Amino acid sequence: MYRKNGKTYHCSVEAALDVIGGKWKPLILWKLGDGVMRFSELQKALPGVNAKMLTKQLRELEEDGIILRTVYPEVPPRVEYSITGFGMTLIPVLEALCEWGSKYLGTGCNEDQDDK
Amino acid sequence: MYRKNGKTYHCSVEAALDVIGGKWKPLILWKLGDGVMRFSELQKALPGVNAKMLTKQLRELEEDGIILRTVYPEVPPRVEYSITGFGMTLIPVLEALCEWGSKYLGTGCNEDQDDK
DNA sequence: CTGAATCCATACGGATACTG
DNA sequence: CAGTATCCGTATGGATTCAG
Repeated sequence: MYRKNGKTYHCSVEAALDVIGGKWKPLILWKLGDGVMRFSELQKALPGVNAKMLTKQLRELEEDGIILRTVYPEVPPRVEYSITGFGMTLIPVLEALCEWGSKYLGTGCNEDQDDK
Repeated sequence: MYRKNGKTYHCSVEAALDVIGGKWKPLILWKLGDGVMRFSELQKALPGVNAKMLTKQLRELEEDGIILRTVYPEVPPRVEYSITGFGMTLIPVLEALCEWGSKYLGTGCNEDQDDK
């Protein structure tokens, strides 16, 4: 039994799933693994997501220390998202999930990895 | 874009999370990784779960080919659950998640692994 | 013993309109 | 550009009761 941020987990796997389990989070991390992106770029890169959902998932990842949000005080505003060092430790885990998921789906890994 | 069982996935990671993302699924798989268990044993081993939830998660895992459900036509009824060969391929993935989750929580891996 | 049925609360995901 | 505010439908998780 573990506690973190007021949440209770029965095992550490549950905690990990809580961090990456959001509907768009794996995709966001995959994209950010390739480099810094701004909000509008992410929105274009994730077909089907809307601003509210994207914002929410990004905020949660930020609170968990996985990504970094940098606001540039310009007009028009510019906000850039990048993966943190701690967030990078998630990439191998995502790759393991991707590999297994591909087996499950009976297909190869998808194009979202591109140059990875 | 992938499809399986009428569901649409944006990436294979999403599909994998769909299989193991249930609230009790990681724990169930962890337990079954150590050997066959019957319904009541699982219920005792998973503090806080109720029959409905346990049944639901077990059925989903069964439909995904991860576990096997064996009914013995006795009185009183006996039902045993075991992990399939395909399900075993998930164990390393769960271990990766556990390891990362422990790092995230700032603790060691939990007792649910016991003799693993 | 192993569930199925019912009812319920909340969380999650999303469409749309609006703002500094 | 990068969100926020509002509203809404559905899914998820759970307590309780009943049944073969």
